[in-house]
Amino acid sequence: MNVMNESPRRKELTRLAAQLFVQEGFDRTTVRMLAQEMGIKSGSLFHHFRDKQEILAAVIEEGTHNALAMARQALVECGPDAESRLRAMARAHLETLLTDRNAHVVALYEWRRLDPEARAHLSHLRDAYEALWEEVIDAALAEGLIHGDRFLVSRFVMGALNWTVRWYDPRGPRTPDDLADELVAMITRHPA
Amino acid sequence: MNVMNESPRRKELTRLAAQLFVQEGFDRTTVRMLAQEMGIKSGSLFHHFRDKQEILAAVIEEGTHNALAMARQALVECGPDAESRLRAMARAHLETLLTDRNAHVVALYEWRRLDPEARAHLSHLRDAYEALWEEVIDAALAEGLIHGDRFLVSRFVMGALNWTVRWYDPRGPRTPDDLADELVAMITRHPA
DNA sequence: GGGTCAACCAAGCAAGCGCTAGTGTAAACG
DNA sequence: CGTTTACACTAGCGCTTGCTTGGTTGACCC
Repeated sequence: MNVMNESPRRKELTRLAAQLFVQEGFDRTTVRMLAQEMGIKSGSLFHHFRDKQEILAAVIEEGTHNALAMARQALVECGPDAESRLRAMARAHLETLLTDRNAHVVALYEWRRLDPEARAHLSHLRDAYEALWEEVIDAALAEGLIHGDRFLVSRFVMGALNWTVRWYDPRGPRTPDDLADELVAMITRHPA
Repeated sequence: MNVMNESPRRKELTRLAAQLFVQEGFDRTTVRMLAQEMGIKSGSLFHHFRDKQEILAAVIEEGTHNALAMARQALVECGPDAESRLRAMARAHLETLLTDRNAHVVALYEWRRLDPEARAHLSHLRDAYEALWEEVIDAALAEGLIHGDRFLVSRFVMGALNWTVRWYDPRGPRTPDDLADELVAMITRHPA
């Protein structure tokens, strides 16, 4: 059994698992369904993962890790002003929601199914991601671009963004960047 | 077996079920757990509900029904201007999230576990609720209180509000009305 | 060319699942 | 009074669940 997501085989299995978890939900996805989707028998699954819980943790870790990486990259590449940074974060967030959609849906819906140890480990990743947001929002507040309670504003923004997985259809006319721009426009000062 | 949620006994059982569904999730809540929480044996449960699915439907119906009623009431009592109506809707929404918290968490997380018939029935209730929101947001757009794409704005607002169940702690310093006011302030035109 | 090792399979166990069948009982009804 | 009704019980059926065990295969290694 492998320790991390290093093995390419395991990475592929994780991707397949994410898809099934989205379709059926974690509890309703049986190890036999997972194995069939992966083209192996159910027993062989436990060569790659210690138990079913570990598959869930692997899925969520993969998604959160990518989101963090993309957000950091976006912050490096964007302009220095608060509005550029805010927009960059929103765009990066929505873009991961597209490319790693399955993993993120699982993270949002099945977080509570994680056992305490896995949750503790993954909480750090998530906290690091949310810290980026708070930093950007603090800067926007300081610059007067937005105003209000920093705690509430960041929670509202995260809510609006995460909720998109429920209704956003990438085949529709709107691009992720459209959504990001609209959200930023909604919460920033609107010059009459 | 009863047909609707008329029986007070059934209403009480539904309330208990909601609590367990939140704690454990629908799939992990067994009929034996439900029965124990209700003080009866597992077999007796099926005198009140046809099957486990019907319990889920009852929980969600109860919560959505109350939310719709509270929103309508709030719109009747509030002022006629767009800002008052927007604030009233936000307050009503957050207040139900408090009083019927369990039912709403279940509705948000376990919606996909509903079988197609129940989902179709409950979709009507939810659509009616969301229609109230779109109406209020349309008015706010027309009045120039907020601006942007009506579809996106309403989705963003719903996201921000529904996300509160993940982080809001009613024992903290903030009241639901505080949250509502802050949200309205965030998205309305900000006079410099 | 024997040893190592990741990857897989066949078979099945123990536990738990939703739900049913049949019965008992006390209150309500005509 | 006899009948009905609501509510609960006991007992268990048939099935699925996550996971284990013991063994096989083929590629690579010194």
